[in-house]
Amino acid sequence: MPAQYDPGQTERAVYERWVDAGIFSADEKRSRRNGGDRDPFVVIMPPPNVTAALHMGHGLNNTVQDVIVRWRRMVGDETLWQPGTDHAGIATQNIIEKQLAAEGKTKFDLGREAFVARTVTFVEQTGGEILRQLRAIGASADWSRTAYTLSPELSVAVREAFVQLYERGLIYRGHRVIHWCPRCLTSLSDEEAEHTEETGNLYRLRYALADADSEYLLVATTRPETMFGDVALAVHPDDERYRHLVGKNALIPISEVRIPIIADEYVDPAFGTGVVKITPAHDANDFEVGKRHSLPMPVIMAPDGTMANGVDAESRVPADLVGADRFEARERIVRTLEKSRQLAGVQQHQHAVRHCYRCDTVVEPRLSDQWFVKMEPLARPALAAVRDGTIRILPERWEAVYVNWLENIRDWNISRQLWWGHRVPVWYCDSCEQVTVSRTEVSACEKCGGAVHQDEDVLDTWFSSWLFPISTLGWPDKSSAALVAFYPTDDLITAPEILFFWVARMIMAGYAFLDAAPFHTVYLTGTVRDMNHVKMSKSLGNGIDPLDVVRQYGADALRYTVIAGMGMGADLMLDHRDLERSFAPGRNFATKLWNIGRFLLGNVGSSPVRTVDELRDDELTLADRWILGRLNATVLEGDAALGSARPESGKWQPEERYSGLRLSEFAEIARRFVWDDVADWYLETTKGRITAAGNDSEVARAVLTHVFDYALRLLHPVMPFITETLWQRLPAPVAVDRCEFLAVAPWPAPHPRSESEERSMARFDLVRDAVSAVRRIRSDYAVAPGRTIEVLLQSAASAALFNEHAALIGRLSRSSVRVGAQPVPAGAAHAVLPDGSEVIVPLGGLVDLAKECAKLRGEVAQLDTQLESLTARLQNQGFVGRAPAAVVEGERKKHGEWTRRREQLAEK
RNA sequence: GGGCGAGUAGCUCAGUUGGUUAGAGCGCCUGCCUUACACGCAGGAUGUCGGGGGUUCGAGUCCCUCCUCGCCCACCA
Repeated sequence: MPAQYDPGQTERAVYERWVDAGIFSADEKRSRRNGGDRDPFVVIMPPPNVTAALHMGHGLNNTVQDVIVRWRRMVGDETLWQPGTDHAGIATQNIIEKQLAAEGKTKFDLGREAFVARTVTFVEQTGGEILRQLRAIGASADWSRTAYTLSPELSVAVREAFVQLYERGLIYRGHRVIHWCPRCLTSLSDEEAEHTEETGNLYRLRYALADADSEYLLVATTRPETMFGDVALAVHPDDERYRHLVGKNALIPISEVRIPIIADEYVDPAFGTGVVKITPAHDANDFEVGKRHSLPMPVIMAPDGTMANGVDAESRVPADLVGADRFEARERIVRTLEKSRQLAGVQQHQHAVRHCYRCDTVVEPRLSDQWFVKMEPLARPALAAVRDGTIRILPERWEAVYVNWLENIRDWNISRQLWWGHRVPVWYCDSCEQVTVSRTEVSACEKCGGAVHQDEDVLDTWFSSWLFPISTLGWPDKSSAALVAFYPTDDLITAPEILFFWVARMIMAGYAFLDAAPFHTVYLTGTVRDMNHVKMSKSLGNGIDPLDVVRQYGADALRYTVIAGMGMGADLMLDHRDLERSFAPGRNFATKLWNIGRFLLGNVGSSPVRTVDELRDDELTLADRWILGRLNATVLEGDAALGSARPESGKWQPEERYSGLRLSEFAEIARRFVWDDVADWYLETTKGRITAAGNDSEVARAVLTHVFDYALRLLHPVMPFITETLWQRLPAPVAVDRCEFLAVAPWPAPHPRSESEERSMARFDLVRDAVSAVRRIRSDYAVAPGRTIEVLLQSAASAALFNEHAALIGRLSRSSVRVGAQPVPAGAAHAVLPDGSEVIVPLGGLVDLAKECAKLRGEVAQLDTQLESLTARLQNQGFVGRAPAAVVEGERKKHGEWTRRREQLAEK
């Protein structure tokens, strides 16, 4: 066995053996829901963008998923981790557009068909690379089921969903102001238009009153360029300052267009001047006001954000401004108004500006026709599911965010003016008014038989993603084996950024199309940040390439570091300038495991060992009993940290709802056992035993092998490669559950050995304390490593224990022990140093029985006093009978607690 | 503007329903290449648990208040 673990050499081969053995493949027939004998456990992988490259966010997210999936696979569930990619409409189209720009072309030079063809080719050639990269970090997804949101199968699901919702009246064509990206030339949903706080200018403009030479109204606006689209000025109906002007007219500066002054409750008299310009085609609120007052809605900008006389605008935009970019136009208008003294002032103004989430361009509100999904009916069951515990969201605080969003849900604009995506399945007749929404291609008008043309728009990428849990399993074929076997799924693990984009909508889709929640647990991970708490990103140059980490330290080091370092939902800080330091915890632990393995192979050898079940209690040493007890406790603690895999009764009960999936806690529990207990103590105690001949050597071999076997099982979900590699080399136990791969070996079950176990644990702890105490003497008095010290003890009880394990203590602390030599104070030992000098030192834990007893007596006495006063209060101070029930209950609980604690102390 | 979260050792974070002396990793100090491991071993130092007030026999934990960060949402032009 090599002295140094080389992950680069082993990981790839191990992974290929897993794949060849088919252990990542889920089998519908084995699912209990499909006549099998295993509980299904299903995780849907958030499909990365087909063009994405692996970054630490993926690394973190997919490691979490893999840990959970591997855990359930070992427990014996029929486990499916469903992978796939997303065609990522805008993101992918932007990439191709950039390529074209580099060639000096635009998409219009190619035309729609050629553009889509080119994108398809690009995706076929370079797309999905990220899924191959995920294999390098050990992801145990069922690659045979890899899905793609734009595949023929999933396209069927997308059309089915659209048509069903349309037929139910939940999809409609809407004419309203939406968010428009002038760079991507498409509309966006509310979620795709992100707010950012910006300092802009608030301009005060003078709007002259028509038919009154010297009078004017001051209007505050942040976007003066929209004034040519103004159709009214609005004031609050109760505003005394302006009441007399309602019904009169004002003139738009520069263009001198007459617009009415109207009254509307929407206006806040306290803000700005209390007068608002109404631009219905370029502001969502103004649109509402415009509708209420039946005002015209002129569009005064072209799709690309340049000034233009669009629909209903006639010639409102002055000729010299037509064609100017909106921001350039703003500056020119402000300069003009300054000259004509129609600009009354400019002040700095903090406000939120919406930006395109893909290209960061400032979004322009724009009146247009789009397809919308009516969300309120879909949101209702999704809201109820989280409220009643059918679905839990971890960490808990995100549930409030989720609920808040769904309670204020607004309709979802699903049409995009792009070329890359699912074409809207709607056909318009060229000769009559017929509109046909269809699951299949339409070639002629169903009403008049005339020629038809399909809607030019494509659907929002998320309109295919939200179907992922059902479409990847075969929906709309409700009898598909996969759907029957694996739907609903179990855990959904993703980043909080897409809680609304994706998670909430999947829940809605689950109820809308299959009347069942798609999963019962949503686990939201934190964000990966650098040491300055800045989110890692390639563009900022503070990213870490997970593949670099895998190359240098191995996938296990990456995985362990990420899992151990991340509290539930907490951000993970890593230093991109010092990978060595960042991933040291994982790498060091992997090395530790490797070296334990080397010791085992060197000392235990490879000849078969007995199983621990057949070892009699009287064959075990104190150390054996202790480590088996620790193993048992570790298994129990580990299971507790992982929690229940699914709600037992279909809904999460309060006590289990927010517990479990504490992966960092689980990793720490396992690490502590392996490093602090097995390596630092137990393994040391076996050194003398194993090399000696005889039965005890066999016992030590068996226990050590068993303990390490179980430790590897526990750690396998977190560190799959090194644990599998080591496990393969373990000496064969004469066991029944030996199988070919650790990846499918049974999950450790607790089995306590005997009732005296607890006592063994306590006794070994005393031995450990003694060893530590001796070591401390050696360190404090600088006793050279080669020299032995002698410890003299007085107390008979402690001496007996000490003496019983003198050999062990001596071995672990390089000391010899003599008993009852001369008087020393209680709680201390007398040590004779190599130079003959004698010191009296406190010897914690071991010999301090007297002090311990005194302390316990003191505590018991104190508790008794407190109990008395409590009892007195309950009985005499009027709690009983008169106090609220809750108070009495609380006091009684306290009383019970103290009584229990008193009993525990007395027992000691 | 509304909602939520965080502030615990130099750094990153654990601390379950209030209960012995507040923990871990990394870093730091001292001594060790002890026959698995220097990516290691042994020993050690370090916290007014953000400030203040309150409830309690007892508060990192519960309540109030203030300060500082962060996140989500939002139609004040």
